[in-house]
Amino acid sequence: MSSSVSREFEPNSRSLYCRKEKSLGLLCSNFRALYDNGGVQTIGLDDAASKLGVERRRIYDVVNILESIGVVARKGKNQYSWKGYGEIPRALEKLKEEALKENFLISGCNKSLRVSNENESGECVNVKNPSESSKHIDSKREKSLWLITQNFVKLFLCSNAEMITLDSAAGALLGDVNNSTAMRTKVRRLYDIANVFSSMNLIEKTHHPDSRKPAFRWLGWGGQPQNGSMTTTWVFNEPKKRMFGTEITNQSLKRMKAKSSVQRKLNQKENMAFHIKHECVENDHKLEQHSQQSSKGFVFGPFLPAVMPSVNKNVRSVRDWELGSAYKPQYLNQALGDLFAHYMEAWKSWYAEVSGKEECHHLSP
DNA sequence: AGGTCCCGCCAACAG
DNA sequence: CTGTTGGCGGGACCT
Repeated sequence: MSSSVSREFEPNSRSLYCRKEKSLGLLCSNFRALYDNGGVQTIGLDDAASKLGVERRRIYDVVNILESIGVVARKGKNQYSWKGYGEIPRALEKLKEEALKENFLISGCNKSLRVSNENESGECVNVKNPSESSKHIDSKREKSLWLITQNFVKLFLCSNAEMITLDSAAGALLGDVNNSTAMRTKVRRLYDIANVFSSMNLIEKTHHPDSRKPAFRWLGWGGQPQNGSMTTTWVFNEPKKRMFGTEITNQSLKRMKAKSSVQRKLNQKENMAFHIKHECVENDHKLEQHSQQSSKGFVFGPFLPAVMPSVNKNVRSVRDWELGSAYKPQYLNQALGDLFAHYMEAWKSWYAEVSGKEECHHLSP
């Protein structure tokens, strides 16, 4: 429902728009809060969207990501079932196996193994197949977000790099770092994924010691509160600086959009597909002569020259719990209000024992 | 001045 | 055609 109306003029609407309150990460946390309790067995997308106060489109995003790591499973049109975060370790294990088996990544752009077809932008990673059930479940255009997500975690699971920059990840997934357009798009997607992963504490953002560039470190599922009754992130610490959300449905006060470049988009799109196709193929050659000391290497940016076989490096450490969302919930509404109260309480008790260190990081020292 | 990444257009499908 | 899904990338937001 492309609603675009409703409260645009807030009394003292300085700028009540706070991007972070609408982040996928937060949405993911809220999503979990909503469904991660024995009760609910079936998740209706519409239901979720309205309960969480977001557009349906966004639900697809988190659901796709969650599905790729087993947290939810598609049951049918509009229907998903909650499997729980407890499924994560299993899913990760499976992904790791898969990755090793397929000799994951590396191998630049292996056209012979490409998943894409036709006018596709090439995913050049060797992705065998969904695995899940041998069915044709996702005949769809290789569900990108789903796929990208899995490949992203495989990247972590298969390399001993303990830090990966989104750029390098994008490069690895694309197999071609020269196509800036594709790279940009891929990175955008990775940001989305990184966001929800961060909120789940699967990864953590840091900065590469040398390059100073932002990078992500894999945390894995080691110290998670493992289901139980705890849900990690309904958190919210001090109002950072903006007022407590005033909007409720997220579809209010949107940044004004000039809205105009639609036509242009098309052309670009077509062009891109064309380019990618070529570059992808051509890339095979490039890569070959592109140094790479390892048999089939893709360069992992500054961190990983390694081959990959060895895995696991349990970097783990309970880390700072990042508090995936240091922001107050914004998708609130009745239902969530209750949930929130509940989770806040649970969280508090849990937080009390877990926080050995902690200091509710503020973002700006 | 970039790094992030929300938002929603619209294509591809399903019915 | 209507309703679902979900690529994709413009450009607002946030350091």
